[in-house]
Amino acid sequence: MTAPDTTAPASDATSPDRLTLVDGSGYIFRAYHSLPPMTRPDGTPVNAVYGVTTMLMKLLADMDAEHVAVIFDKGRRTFRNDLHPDYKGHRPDAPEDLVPQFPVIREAVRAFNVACVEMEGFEADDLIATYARQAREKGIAVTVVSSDKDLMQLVGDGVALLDPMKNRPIGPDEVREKFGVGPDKVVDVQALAGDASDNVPGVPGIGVKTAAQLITEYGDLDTLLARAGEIKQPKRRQNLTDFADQARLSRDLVTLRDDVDVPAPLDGFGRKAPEGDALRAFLMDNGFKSLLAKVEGTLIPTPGEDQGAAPDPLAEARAAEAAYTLVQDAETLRAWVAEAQAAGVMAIDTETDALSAMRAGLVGISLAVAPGRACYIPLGHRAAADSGQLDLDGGGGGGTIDPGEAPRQLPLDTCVAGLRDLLRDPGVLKVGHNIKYDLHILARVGLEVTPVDDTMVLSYVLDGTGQGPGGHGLDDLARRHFEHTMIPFKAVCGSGKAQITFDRVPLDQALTYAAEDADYTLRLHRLLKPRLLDERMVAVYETLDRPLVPLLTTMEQAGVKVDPLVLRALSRTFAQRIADLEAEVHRLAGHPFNIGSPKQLATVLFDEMGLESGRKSAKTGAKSTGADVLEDLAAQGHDLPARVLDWRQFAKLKSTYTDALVEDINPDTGRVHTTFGLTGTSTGRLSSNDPNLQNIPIRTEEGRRIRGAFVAEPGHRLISADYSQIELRLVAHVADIKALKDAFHHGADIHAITASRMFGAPVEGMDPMLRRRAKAINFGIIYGISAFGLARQLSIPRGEAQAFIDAYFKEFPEILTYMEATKAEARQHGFVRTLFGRKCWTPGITDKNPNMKGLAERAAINAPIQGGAADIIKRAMIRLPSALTEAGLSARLLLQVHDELILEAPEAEAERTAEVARHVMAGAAALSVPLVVDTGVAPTWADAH
DNA sequence: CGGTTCACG
DNA sequence: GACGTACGTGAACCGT
Repeated sequence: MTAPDTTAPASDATSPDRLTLVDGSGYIFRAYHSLPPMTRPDGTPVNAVYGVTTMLMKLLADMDAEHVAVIFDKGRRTFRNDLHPDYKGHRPDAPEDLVPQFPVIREAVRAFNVACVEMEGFEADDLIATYARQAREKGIAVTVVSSDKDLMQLVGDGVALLDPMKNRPIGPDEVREKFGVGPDKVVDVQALAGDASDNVPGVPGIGVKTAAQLITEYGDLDTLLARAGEIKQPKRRQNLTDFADQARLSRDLVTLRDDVDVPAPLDGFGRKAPEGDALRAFLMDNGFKSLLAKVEGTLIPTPGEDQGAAPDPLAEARAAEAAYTLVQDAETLRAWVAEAQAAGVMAIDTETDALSAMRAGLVGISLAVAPGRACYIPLGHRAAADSGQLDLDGGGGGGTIDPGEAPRQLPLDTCVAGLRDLLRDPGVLKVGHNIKYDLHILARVGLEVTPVDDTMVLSYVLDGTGQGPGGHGLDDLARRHFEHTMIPFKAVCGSGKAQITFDRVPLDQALTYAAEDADYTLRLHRLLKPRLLDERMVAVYETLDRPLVPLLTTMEQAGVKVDPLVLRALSRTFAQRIADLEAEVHRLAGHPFNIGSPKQLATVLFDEMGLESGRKSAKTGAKSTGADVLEDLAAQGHDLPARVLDWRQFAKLKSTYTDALVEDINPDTGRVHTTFGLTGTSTGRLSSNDPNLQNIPIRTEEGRRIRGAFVAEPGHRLISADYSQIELRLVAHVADIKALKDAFHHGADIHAITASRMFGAPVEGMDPMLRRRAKAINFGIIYGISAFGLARQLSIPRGEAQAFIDAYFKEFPEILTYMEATKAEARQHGFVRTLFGRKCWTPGITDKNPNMKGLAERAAINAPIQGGAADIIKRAMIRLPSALTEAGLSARLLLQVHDELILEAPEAEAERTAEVARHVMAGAAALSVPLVVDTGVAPTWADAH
């Protein structure tokens, strides 16, 4: 697995190669000064080593460049000392506990299998400048990772600078902010202003501000010095004349050499995956055990798989003889804990007596430490079910277990105490399949679990939804990847009326079922996690979806308070309205019928009353009774369809919301706890179910009242913070639509601006009809516009809709380019990527059926937009808890509704909480358009919005 | 269990 | 020139 062609990420045909150059020396000093002293067991100080190591890990996880190298200074003397003996002369010697770390840091770089370059007589910056130039000549895009201002002169023309501390790109704008001039004039400004810390003399009396002003006025240093006599201020004129040579010398000192005869060729910087053993040895030698767990399976394959030929998971699965153990005493448990500790990676799974994560009780825990090596710890098993009724395993019995009494089990407290340290050990990675569920169960017995990986999320990030048969269930994945059929739940618990809960399952069967789950979760982890690197999905998994797992767990645990009295009152109101409307509809029809049956309703409308329906349903060709059809009929003056529309609205509100939500209130907490789905959508959005709290009504007045039942605790407030127009802003950014970007920069009414440009009407006093049409088109763009869709939405002829679209493309031509490029990308790869690298699969993109193909194309156009917005709010969510803590606030995040976050906070903190949320959300992505966040604070969700 | 409808973004 | 849909979800209900 060391050949570059298998480890280097596949180069994207549409984008140039990329090179990342890291200013290693800059890192060393920052790491040294920002970290407390640390030593390894032999006494060697390692704080800077640790800092550089974590930096490298993060960098390698986040970046997806094909070439990478770390550049260091070598020795203090360089050619600059020949020009100016005092150059950097005042620099103190490196601290004595830093000196021994220099060689170890180079070891660190090599342990990550990253090229490491330094050269006598030159600074790291000169080597960086040289490599950057060489790369540019080959058409390779360059990212320089450094916060050194001296490197700013390189920015532009395919060279970007990245500040690793603030993780923010430094472009021409940032350079201008710092030096008052563009990157090409930076050396001139530095030559005049000098640099006290490097002993670059410059010209006395001139700082960065004045230098920038002078260079801007005269163009460059030579012109300025030649025309110094024109300067008005006498002192400044004198100094520029007297110190002209010194200024030229200074320029030579600050100008980076890009023609160094570098010691290593650019070709050798191809990215290679680390050698597992070397990296593992390095981390262990330096006592960085917690880092080992982080790289295990991410940057390096898990033990035993990284040597020789590529791992064959099928062979491995067949070879590993399952050896499952029942844990019934403390001694055996200790042995398993020790084994897990030594392995550094383990799988964990819980068995419970119910499905609901918030209500289920713990019945047992299974652990796996190696393929085929797993155990089950029964904890809550009761007397086995009467085996006479169930022929569960074909053997017709519960093995050696006496069905009359509960089996021998470790006391829960003993087990919890025995597992506590292991489960929170930062050096031991805990892998689960949908581990959010297990985190809930374990939290309720007092067990904290960290760090965690989730094979369901890994599978989702890598393979998306709908790739191949089945979903992301453990059984699906075991079949797909290992050709292994898991023991079905039904086989141990039965189904239907005879179904038993897991606590009634005999221990021998419970063992094989439960241990198999943990076993295959671990095998899956070893298979999937290394794929992240090869398939360029490390950043999406590590920075977006993985951190969301514990966060969503706490959100689900928090729940949201719902007032049953409000809901019951609404139910009564709606019931009355429904009854009245039903009587009215029956009277108008002339006979009773089931209004809720589209079939019966169609008979009444189209056969008995003789009305004309425009549309048929898609699948069966039945006459449609959808809301748009009924609205047309109502608009023609027919009462019955109008009443049916009202009836439907209230029936929906009552059955789906006011009646159902009361049942969802957890009796223990008085709150409603949804489950957020992290792996359900094709775009990267979350979903919400049991109950769905992402579709609580708001669009009608009656529906909105339901939000009045979502309340804060006494003395608290709900805070709602939502992105304004995030998807349209993302379109403007991603498709680089100048006119749209300008409009967002001016904070204008975006739909009115669109209307103004398309229809040539002034924004002031815009005809509401024109604005409405522009708004529909803007939405259409997000959905991958079609003339038919727009025509239907606006109830206009298709020719007219096409004319609108043509006008839009004329006004915003970049959108057409974006749409075509996105479709091409989907056809070429079978997926499109969001701004942050998430893959959205586009099945059907090459379908022969033009209908299917069109559907896939529109989905492909929509995916980067919807998915990009999903990525951004995920980033905000991940940053929010620490931002709140740092601000001294105790607010809890409760809900996410795609572009909105709902928090709960003590009344006194509510306004500040809203500001923190606004700040974090607005700053969650650096787009070329501003992100605007609206907030509201109130005792109920209805009023907070 | 597929189809229809409708709640949300 | 026909094809005939706006993108993404989850839940309730009907009817087979």
